[in-house]
Amino acid sequence: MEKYLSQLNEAQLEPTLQKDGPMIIIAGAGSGKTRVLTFRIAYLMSQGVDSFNILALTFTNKAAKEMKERIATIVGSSEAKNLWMGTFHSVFAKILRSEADKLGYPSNFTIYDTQDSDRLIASIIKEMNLDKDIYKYKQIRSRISSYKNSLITVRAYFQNPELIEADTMARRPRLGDIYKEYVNRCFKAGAMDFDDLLLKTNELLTRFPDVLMKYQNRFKYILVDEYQDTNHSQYLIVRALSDRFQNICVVGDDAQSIYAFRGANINNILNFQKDYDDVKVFRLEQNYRSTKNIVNAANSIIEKNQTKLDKVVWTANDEGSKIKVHRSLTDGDEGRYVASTIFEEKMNHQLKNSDFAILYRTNSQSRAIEEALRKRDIPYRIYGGTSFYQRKEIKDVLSYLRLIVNPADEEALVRIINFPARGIGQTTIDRLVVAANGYNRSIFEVLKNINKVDININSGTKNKLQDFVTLIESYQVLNQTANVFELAEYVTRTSGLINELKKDGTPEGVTRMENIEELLNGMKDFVEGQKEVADTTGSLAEFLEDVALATDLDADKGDTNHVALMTIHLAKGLEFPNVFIVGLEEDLFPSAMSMNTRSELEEERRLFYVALTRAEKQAYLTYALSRYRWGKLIDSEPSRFIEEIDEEYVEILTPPEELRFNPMLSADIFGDVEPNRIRFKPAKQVEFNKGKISKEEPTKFQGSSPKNLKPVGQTNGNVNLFDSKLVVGNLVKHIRFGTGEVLKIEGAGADIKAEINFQHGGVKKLLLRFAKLEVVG
DNA sequence: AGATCCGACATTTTT
DNA sequence: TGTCGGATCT
Repeated sequence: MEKYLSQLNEAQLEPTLQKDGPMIIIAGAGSGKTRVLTFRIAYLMSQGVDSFNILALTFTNKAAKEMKERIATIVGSSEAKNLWMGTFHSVFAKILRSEADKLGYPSNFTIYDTQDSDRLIASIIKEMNLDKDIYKYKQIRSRISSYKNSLITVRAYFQNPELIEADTMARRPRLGDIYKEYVNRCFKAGAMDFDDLLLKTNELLTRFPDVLMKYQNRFKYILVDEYQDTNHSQYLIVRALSDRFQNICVVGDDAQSIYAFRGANINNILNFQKDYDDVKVFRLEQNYRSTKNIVNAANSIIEKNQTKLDKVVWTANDEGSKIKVHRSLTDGDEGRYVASTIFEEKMNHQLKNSDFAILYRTNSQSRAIEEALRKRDIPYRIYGGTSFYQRKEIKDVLSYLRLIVNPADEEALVRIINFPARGIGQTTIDRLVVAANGYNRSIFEVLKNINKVDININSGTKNKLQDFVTLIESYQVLNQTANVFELAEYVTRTSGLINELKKDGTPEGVTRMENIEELLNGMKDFVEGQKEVADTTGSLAEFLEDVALATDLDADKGDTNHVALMTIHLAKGLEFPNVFIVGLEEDLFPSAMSMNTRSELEEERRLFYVALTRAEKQAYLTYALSRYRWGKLIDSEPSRFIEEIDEEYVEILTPPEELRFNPMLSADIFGDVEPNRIRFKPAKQVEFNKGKISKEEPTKFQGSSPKNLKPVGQTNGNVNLFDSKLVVGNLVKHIRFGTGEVLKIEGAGADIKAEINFQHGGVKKLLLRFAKLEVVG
């Protein structure tokens, strides 16, 4: 153990050796937090803590797996075997399986993915005869999701007039009814969605004190990684489980909180010290990953955010070279620039493909990049996007398997009851759904009793339905003896799935066929892998669970020497020597949907911070003047984030000759200013109280006509005089009015005003430029 | 019931 | 640009 501990610096050693009690490690990007977590767990075990009593929650299964392997090399694999490590979702899915009966669920419950939820919600909206233009299923799903993540159950919803009012005002008075029906249908189908895995865990721990005590006693030491991205539901689970022993260690970086859209609550990390007594606070501020240039540039960006913990990330690494900013005409040119740069860098410096990553804001941006890489014969891999398991042909196979394990699984059944075609049409399916709801049974049970139930289906169709039941039941019998791979192979062959694809001779059909082969190979690996792993049963149910909770990042088998393409969200926690951040344009990054409030914009900025801090040696920022979106060429302007970086860390690349003389770039775009300087169109001037964020120092812009543009000069970066750090809710002290609470902040630039409710003097509007305010809380 | 065509919509990020 | 669901025809 000593040998390992000597690898840590002072700041890392302290939290590693802190054995008991609540603690928070605020860890800047690249500061070695994974190493601290790993060594701390190993240290706990060396101090006699049984690995059986340690729970470590990570953000991805891949992170868990890697950490477990590293711990195994320190303490030995048999010692590490009993560690509970994984994502919230996967750990609590396992616990829920063993306790499912208490909640009225079967232990082999299905996990609905987003697509399943969407289909079910869309179907409910249709059944209820609601206008699908008002009740958009995706919006409804995200609304339900946020209710669940805030522990607002159906019952709580109907007891809360404010929520009902809000949905009614949003022209969706039936939202509660949809929510209720959705929950009922999931329950009836023996299915939990992603949010249920957390919600039901909370229900389990609240309703059954003995169960809570069991897991409290089991998990004497709890560690949570990426704590800044936990939502309320996860927060409550952690609190409940750690309540008895209070040996809770959370690690995170508020500057890297980028999942508010799925309910993550940055306050969990900001308020951790209030939640437990005697919290030990540790800070990891030395960055080992990146050059000084990158670290400083990243700092200069995150400085623009108001909501943050005090932390100064620094590095002893080399200065490094400046961040390169490149402008292209179109997204196609951007792709070609990235591809040719990678090509040249590889040549000139003997680099590997895997030394490069290309990060983007939205998945749709990968297309242009891909094309350019292919033309240059540069191997690449796209992570995320439409994941493998979401492809139609894969979901079809999985639906058969799901139905074998859990015949109540309605979404799986509806998906495959007529695929391949068996003469069971939509009308029949609709009637089955109605009947199932009427009898309060699953569709499969209705099918099994099709001759006893009252249903308007002709006898020919009834025979077809019975054949389907027989088919599935025969698979269920096989599932008793065959392993996952054998079963799936048999199912694809005998259900007609393979034949269906063989008929289709198109290239897409061939690809689909290959995908199914890949799935079968994956199953073979799973079956063989079982022999080595102790805590698994190798059951079909377990395979399906792995698949439902797998991220694309998790499966990185085979050749690893490729350029990595992924969204910035997916890149969190990873690092690469050379990083391209592409599509740095207003309305794309920051996203047009994220400019309504300060907090949304700040999240985008943190996202940019995450992107930049992935780079070890060299970062490239690229943007295009126009880009294909929705099949149309749309003009775009450079992202505000580019100019938010202190100028000293940035190198503006001279545009290539062809750009300078391209007629498309006539004077009205670039004017007569030196061509090698970057220029910015002014962002639309917007005001706080309109819910928008203003640009700093509006005076540097000379109106909106491109002719009036001035090159960005010395104005860059530094904290702006009037950019007050005040936020709504702050307590402030005024020399005459005393203490007061900030109610509202409005105005822009030099005219920022705050509306403050003073204890003595009532509500006042003050120009921050003049008012001498002291923030006291 | 099944095949085919057409129009709407999408692109914010994911366990 | 590509996918999906609905309408229409066979």
